[in-house]
Amino acid sequence: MAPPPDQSGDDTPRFRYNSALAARIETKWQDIWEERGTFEAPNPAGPLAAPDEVAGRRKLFVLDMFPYPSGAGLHVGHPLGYIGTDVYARYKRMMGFNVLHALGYDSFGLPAEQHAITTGVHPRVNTESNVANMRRQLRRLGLGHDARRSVSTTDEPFYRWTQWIFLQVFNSWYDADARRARPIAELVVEFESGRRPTPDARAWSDLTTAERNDIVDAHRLAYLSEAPVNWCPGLGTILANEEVTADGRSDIGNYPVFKKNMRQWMMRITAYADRLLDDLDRLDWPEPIKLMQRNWIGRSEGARVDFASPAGAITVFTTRPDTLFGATFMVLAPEHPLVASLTTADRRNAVEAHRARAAATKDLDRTAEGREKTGEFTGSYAVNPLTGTEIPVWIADYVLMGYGTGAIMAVPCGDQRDFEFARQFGLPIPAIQRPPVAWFDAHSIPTPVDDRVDTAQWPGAFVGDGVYINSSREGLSLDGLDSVEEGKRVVNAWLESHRLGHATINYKLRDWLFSRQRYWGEPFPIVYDEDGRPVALPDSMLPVLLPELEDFKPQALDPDDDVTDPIPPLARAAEWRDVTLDLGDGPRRYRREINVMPQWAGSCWYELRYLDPTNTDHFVDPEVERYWMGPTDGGDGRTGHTGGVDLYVGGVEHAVLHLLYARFWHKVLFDLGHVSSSEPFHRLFNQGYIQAFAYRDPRGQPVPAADVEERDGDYWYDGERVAREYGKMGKSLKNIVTPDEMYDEFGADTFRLYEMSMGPLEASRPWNTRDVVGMQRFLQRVWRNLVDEDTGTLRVADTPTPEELRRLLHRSIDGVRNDMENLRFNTAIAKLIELNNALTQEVTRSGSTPAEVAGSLVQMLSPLCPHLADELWAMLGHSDSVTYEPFPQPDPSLLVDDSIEYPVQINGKVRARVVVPADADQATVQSIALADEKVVAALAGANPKKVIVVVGRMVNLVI
RNA sequence: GCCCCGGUAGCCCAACGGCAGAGGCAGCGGCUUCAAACUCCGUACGGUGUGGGUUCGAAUCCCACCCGGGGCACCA
Repeated sequence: MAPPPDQSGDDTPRFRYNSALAARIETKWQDIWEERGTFEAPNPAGPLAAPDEVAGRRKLFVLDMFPYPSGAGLHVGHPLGYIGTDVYARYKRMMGFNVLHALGYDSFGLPAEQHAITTGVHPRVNTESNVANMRRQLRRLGLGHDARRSVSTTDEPFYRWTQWIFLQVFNSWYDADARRARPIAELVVEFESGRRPTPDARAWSDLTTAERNDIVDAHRLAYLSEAPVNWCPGLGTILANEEVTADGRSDIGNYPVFKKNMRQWMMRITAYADRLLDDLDRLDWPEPIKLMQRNWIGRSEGARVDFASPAGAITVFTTRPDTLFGATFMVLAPEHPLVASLTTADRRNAVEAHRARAAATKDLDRTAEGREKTGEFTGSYAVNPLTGTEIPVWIADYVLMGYGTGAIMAVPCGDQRDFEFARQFGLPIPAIQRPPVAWFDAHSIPTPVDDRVDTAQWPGAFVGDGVYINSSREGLSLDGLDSVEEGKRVVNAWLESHRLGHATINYKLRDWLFSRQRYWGEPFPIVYDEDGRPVALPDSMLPVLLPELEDFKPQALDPDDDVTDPIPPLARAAEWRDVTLDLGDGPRRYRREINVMPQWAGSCWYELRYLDPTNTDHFVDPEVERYWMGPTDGGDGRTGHTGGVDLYVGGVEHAVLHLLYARFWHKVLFDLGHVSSSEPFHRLFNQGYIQAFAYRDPRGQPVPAADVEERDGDYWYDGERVAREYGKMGKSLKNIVTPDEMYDEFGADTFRLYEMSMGPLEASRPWNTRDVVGMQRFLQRVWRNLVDEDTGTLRVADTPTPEELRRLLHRSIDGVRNDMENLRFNTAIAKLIELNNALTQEVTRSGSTPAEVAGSLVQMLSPLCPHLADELWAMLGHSDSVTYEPFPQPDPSLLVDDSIEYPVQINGKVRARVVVPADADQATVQSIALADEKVVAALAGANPKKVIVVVGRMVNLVI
């Protein structure tokens, strides 16, 4: 490394705050913090207990979304949220909080495995080197993390507990009456005692062991299911619905995905649908995220109704049972199991053709614009239970097998899709509601004079409140009612009393597919006995370690091969797979589960492990959990405060999956009494993204963004004009800027400050390397105000602060505190710059910085640029880090001025300014304003019609 | 198609319904220099996407539309 500054011809002052000095200061303090364990947060109990340090401090748990340790390393966009949480956490430490802030790694996952497949290097080796690199990059950023708590999901002591939680889920069932999960043993007790009837009402003691096991297994929150799954030969694995894009391809890699029936682990998240929905109201989350979760859960209230048909009852789900009188045909999904028996001989060819077509175009053309309704008549008729009339049964691909019952009653006058279908195939569209006059007016249709409403002129279905017509039968009439709510109630009651249907709630949310045909994931703590029944391993046999493999490939398959069945890599570890174990009834042969858990598993509970990372007796000590995450109102978490992380920061891309799965697991743990919080993340904040410009040459090839020049509004590279676009940073766009480059060029403090100053944390913004220098100049000016650039000695004097500067200082303290509390770091930085600019005037005038200003400025800067602040703090004579110094407090008496300048508006335009004593009342302000010569001139003798005086703000005269 | 979020100076962004400008970049002018770079000092050119409305007063509230970003997408 080259020796410091004094190169010939360079007359830069020796102690100028430049990148070289910043690097020395920063690495020095990073070492000191590490040595002293500055950011280690004490626990009230367990292995990290330090009760004395906990006492008397409020706690704060700040959390960043769990990163995947990518092999590509970080770019400048990645740390945005980490810097934000670090600034907030540091600020809160200075406010006296015991702050827990840590970062671990979500290190299982597909990329490491695919890397292993191509290189032959074990995923653990690759993963650990990626983690090491990411740790290095983040350490250089000066994040105040408690290093003791940095766990990785791939650590055996970590995934031991992931497996333990799986067993908790497996060994539980959902008691719908109690609205909570309970241990499976309690279910057995209920069956044994007869308190709960068995499905076929036989006595528990009359059932065979296998029958009992079947019943119990069918209640578990983790269960095996033979279900259509998304098989992706290109990845060699099946995927969750959420990992498949709308056009039927894999989220990762964009390979084709096929439906296949397989026996898979499922998690009964649907049991929690209502609680996941209801508890959103008690969370401090951005509304758009709550909305996305509500949409995903997709609760809709309606009814199930049975229609008699030659093939037996066809059950439909409808949200509009009140429109049952208008159901003039039925539509089944092409895959519906009754289609074959409903189809008559003469319709068979047409129906089969449609089914084949639907299967082939599945999910693909469904997104096409202007899609036309297609379908076929099955030849059979069902009976409308209200009208008793026979209505034709059709199949059509606009009805999805995966939602509701896969069959609908079609009410063409009241549902737009049914309307279009009826128009397409010439089916009748009788009206059962008379829309309001406004509806007819809006569509320029003459309003019918009586109940003879003719839908022939309607442009579409009518949805909403309208007077019911043609809706009566013996013992039931809606005619004359005009409320949908009322109509639903009446029909539901009738259906239930006639046993033809019942009110019900339907959800879009599906159970969670929990098996993956991969190597690099948590093995299930499950073995199968000789009957193929899953058996939970006891606690004492955890962890189930991943076996070593020579070859990590799931299976080399053609991405378009939808015939071959998936074979997970663990199937090849024969001596691992087939074991003899004593599970209580003597040594027996068992076969291990060869699927592994999905990557979501670890991130479903990692925040709990941060709390007590080294505990070998509990996944988290209950007292420790209660301390960091318990409901702040001291309640039970069921009502009032939910408990959970105090601040969770991450990108909006995890709005649904991660946040929903983690909430689900947390609620199971809550129900079983393992945690006191009923939600994992009480407050959620979505940070924006840092994006970047990219440039393409005339052939469409990206060119290195760093070498593009701007001239006269155009962009040039290598003598050629290039086109600019805006998007994510990425290798393929050649627009990556790394934190390492920023450390070298400016230093970590400048980099941190720039990221925080670019805009509010929640906003996305473009990266601009050339703008970074502004923050470096700011820190240079701060440094120069406190330190002599030539000698390196302090320029701080114990002199009184001039009154005006003092007032500004206290206004700044007040404003900065407020901004920090609200995560408004960009405006906090602006206030600090403003203060420092004023300080510069004072230093220019007097030659030194008043000690009061120096101290407060350094303290206020420290959350944002902690290295520089600690260096200056030490130079100011303190031996401890500034980390735990109390944040400056404003003197309230200095926040108010003696006099206020009022703008005087005439008809809303500012015409004059008057200076008025701050304590002047309304009348005084008014008389001073009216006496002002400019005002007198503007009024020209006229009397204002109205005078508005807002004390402390302004005066407005209306003439 | 539906639902969110956002449009303020050349750019990134501030502004409890009350003086449109806190801060940064770039630009321009100046100091310094043999000259330049760096540093430093100074400097606001726009009236808030468009059109209406409410109000004494609108960037801010309401309605419609336009543009950009994101989510959902035949969900019965």
